[in-house]
Amino acid sequence: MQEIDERQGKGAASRERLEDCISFLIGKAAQRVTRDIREALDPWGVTPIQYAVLAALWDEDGQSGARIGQRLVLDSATITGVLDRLQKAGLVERSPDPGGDRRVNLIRLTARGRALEAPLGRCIAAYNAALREELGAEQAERLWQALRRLGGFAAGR
Amino acid sequence: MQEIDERQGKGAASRERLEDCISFLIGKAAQRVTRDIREALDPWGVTPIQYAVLAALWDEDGQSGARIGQRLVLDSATITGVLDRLQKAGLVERSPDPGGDRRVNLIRLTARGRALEAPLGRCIAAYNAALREELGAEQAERLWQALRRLGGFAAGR
DNA sequence: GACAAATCTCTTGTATGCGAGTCTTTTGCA
DNA sequence: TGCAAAAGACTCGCATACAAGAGATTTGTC
Repeated sequence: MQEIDERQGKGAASRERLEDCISFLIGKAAQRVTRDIREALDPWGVTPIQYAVLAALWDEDGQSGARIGQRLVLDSATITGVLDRLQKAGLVERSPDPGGDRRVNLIRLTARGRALEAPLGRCIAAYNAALREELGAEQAERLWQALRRLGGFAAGR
Repeated sequence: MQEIDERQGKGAASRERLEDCISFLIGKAAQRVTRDIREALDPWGVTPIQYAVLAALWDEDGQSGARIGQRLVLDSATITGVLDRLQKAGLVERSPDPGGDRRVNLIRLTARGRALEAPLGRCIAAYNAALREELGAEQAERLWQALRRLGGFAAGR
């Protein structure tokens, strides 16, 4: 203990190097990936989260905001803002629930929103592939697994 | 290809499942860890980034904002805001550079800022240990390595 | 049928992040 | 020396995130 105190000052005996703290490491790694993706999506004027919302709608058009938020683990306040911007960009529309539930707004892709599936899908797939290659197939697979576990997206999902 | 198109609609041949995209996975994993840490630090009224800035100052008091930003990979705009709030909380002070460079503000810990090293250090170390246990030592070490690599904090650093 | 509890959406306020730009000061180089 | 370039800190605007809560609507239950 003593040599640690000498090196880092009092109180440091139980303090880890910042660069070894998971909160710092994962935050910075996520920051890097997000920045890459933001750049890759920029030509279409779409942000990473906006891509995620679009992807959810490509899988199933006409979901409620709450349903999208559940899948993407997004707060209702965040969803509202993202949908506002997607709507302003002309990629989605809000429409009333045919079932008659007046609390609900169903989110529908516009033609322009649907048209982005192919190019954006390729763009993201290419980035995933590039990162898998950068890390190597084996390390990449282990990273994917650990992240799925941390984020609560168990393998079964 | 055809069966994929049938399952997911046109354009999907090259689109990966959202839950398999690294940008989504790492973002959500980081979100979870950050939320945990935010909660753990809440009793002291300190946020995760504020902890990181404090940690940098515990290692070396009296750094310039630019130097802190370099280590933490933070934009100057972000640093300014974080320091504003730390100063308002009475944990740090801005002081002129003794070297006479009038562009620079050196950031110094107050007594209250210094006093947080032991309890916050223990708090974060405990979280790291808990997460290491949750993942298992081996998977944790591999995750740490992969994240260091992604974030540009190579092993040598 | 009525009412408490739950749902869905949206608003407000605060805290990162980043792009872009400003102002001041310092450096480097012709 | 003189002046363009760089550096440090800051501002503004926009886009996530989340806590807290408001308003409208629906559901479950007695």
